[in-house]
Amino acid sequence: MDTSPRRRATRTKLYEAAVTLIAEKGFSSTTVDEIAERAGVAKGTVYYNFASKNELFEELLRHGVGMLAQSLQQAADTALADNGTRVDALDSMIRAGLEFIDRYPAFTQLYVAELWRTNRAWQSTLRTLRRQVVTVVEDVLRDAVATGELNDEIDVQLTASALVGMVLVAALDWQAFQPERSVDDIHAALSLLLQGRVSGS
Amino acid sequence: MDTSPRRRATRTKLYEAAVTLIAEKGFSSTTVDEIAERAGVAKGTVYYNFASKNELFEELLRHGVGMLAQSLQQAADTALADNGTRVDALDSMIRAGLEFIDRYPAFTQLYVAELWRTNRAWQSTLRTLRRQVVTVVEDVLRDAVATGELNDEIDVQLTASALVGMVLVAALDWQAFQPERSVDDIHAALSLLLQGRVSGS
DNA sequence: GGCATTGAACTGACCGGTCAGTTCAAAAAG
DNA sequence: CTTTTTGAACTGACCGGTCAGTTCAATGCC
Repeated sequence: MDTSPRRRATRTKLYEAAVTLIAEKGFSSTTVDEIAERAGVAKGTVYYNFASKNELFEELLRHGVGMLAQSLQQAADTALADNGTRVDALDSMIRAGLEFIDRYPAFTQLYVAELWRTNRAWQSTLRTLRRQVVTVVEDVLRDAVATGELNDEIDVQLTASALVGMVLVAALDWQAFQPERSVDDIHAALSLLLQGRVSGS
Repeated sequence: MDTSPRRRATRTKLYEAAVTLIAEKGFSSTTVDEIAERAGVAKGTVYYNFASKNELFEELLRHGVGMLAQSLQQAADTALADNGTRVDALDSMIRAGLEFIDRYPAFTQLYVAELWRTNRAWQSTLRTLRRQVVTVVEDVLRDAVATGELNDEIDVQLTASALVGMVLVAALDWQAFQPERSVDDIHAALSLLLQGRVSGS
């Protein structure tokens, strides 16, 4: 069963082992033997729990993106329930995104590395998952336009992409090149950009 | 000689073949045989021209990033020489970035996919190349702060990352999901974001 | 012009090694 | 007794890199 606690634990161990290895070396140079070894599990166990290396990876993606989308959605909901504006909601989502990346940097690396590839087996899976994330942002943007909080000339889809990209790249650079800085610090810098308070003194 | 016209042509063919294949499938699942085949060249020729698969890839990266950095720098210089503001220069760089991605989408995909990996042979090469690009943006930002054109509270490094990320992700999404749109169109949407004219009606 | 020589450039069959995936008997866990 | 894990053995495909041999444009010579 999927819900057997024992099996669940094994799968989680395999996810964790796979995510870091694949983030480091890429999917195809990561071997199943390595994954099993790092998870502290026999190779046969991998194939008892997943049909193939590919399937292990796809479920890993689903698992990670599910967590991210949920975390973003919750951030937006909380901000709005708390009498915040839509821009406050966006700001909360930026923070939630940063916290996610801080907690699961390997997953983020791997996601970015695979998202725009063509001709991959899991390409359609990945596109579906992308929508799951971007839609959350788009919805808030659309709402903000509807309520007059944002300029109605903005291109919702593209702006959502750009915002996601802003957070993604800034956060990955942060992790890679200035890991000593705090989430607050990074969040403040990006907030400034979101609020358009970059221009002008 | 490196400058032998024949060799030059062969190398160019190999770059072109390699860049699309690696963008599609990633470095390690792209085989040297495939690269040679697509370039219309024998496998031995690859090894006559490059010491290894790795070196071919590194030189490919150097080649591509060089073009990008030059194009960005030129955009900034032209805008400034044309009596533009620093923000105009940033806007021009956004456009130059979009045009580059439009012309070399495969290279961009590959760059993004490899940039944040750890434990890779070419990691240090890639970091050096990243600086080459980001520095151009940072310089303009710093200038803009010095002249009072931008808020002096901004974090130059992080803002530069964020801007690059914004363009990168928006452009890749554009290519992948709405390829029919024009550069002008995308540029306009991102300009709006840069100028902070998103907020307010 | 015709002919020989040179060597950079290219060729492609081949080799040693690696890896995904399969199988299974036996043990452990619950 | 059932479910899950173990771990080792095996297979067949694939792949990076090598190298002895071939091609051919340029050069020099008569």
